Amino acid sequence: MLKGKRVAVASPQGRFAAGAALIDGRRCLDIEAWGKHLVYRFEGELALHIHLGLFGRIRTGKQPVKPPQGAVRVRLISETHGVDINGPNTCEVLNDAELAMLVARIGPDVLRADADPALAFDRISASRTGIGLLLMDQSVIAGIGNIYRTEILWRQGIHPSVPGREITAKAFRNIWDDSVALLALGMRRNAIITVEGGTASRARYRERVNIFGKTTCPACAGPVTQMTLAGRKAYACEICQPRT
DNA sequence: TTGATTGTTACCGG
DNA sequence: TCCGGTAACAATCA
Repeated sequence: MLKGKRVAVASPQGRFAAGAALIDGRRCLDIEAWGKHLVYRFEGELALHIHLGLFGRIRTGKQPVKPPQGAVRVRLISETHGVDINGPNTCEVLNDAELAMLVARIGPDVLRADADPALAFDRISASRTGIGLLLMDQSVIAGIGNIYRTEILWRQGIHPSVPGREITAKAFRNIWDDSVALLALGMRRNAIITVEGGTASRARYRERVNIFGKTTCPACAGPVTQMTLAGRKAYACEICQPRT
């Protein structure tokens, strides 16, 4: 809704005044993502780089735009629409060189057509680190978050503690393909859905999953173990996901 | 009011 | 150098 339009920028919380001035009045050329990083490209080789982190939200609306709700860090306004970015982890303006540095440190993004999965497998197959940690390392593979990590490994029958170097090329290919399918579905449905035939539920914040946050494995009815990986909760079925 | 959380980074010690 | 752990930060909702 902003693409191709000249954008006025406001920073209601006063935290973005310097960067906002750089892109104010410029045309928005493109909106693109690398992993969880969002980039609004503007005329003059400038890009607005957003990372929503755990809590960030993007609110969109038509003109006339409503008053800012909560901690709006930047507001982009065109003739027809407004976009508010609330509570992002990152909100900054980058030039082309800075954007190139950002993209260079992000691993292949499972949702990008130009992604090279071999780059991810090279890192994984050379590492002693558990695959559960590696899938969360955005410099190894980009786009998978905490819920998807647990769900993908369960679907593939691989325990999160299996070292990267023990992941075969075939197993990696399955992880990659499953990630592409699940994240693409999630994007289409605007919900995390990892259950076959699942639909977005209002019951638990638009997610429909197999074992994340569960205590019983839906496949074998065995107990689901909870662990902490990279400081985040992860789950596995010790029966369906053998450690070797 | 409290606690949990779809995330990242810096820093430290082994 | 690699790797794992911890803290800090952030905003919202139940």
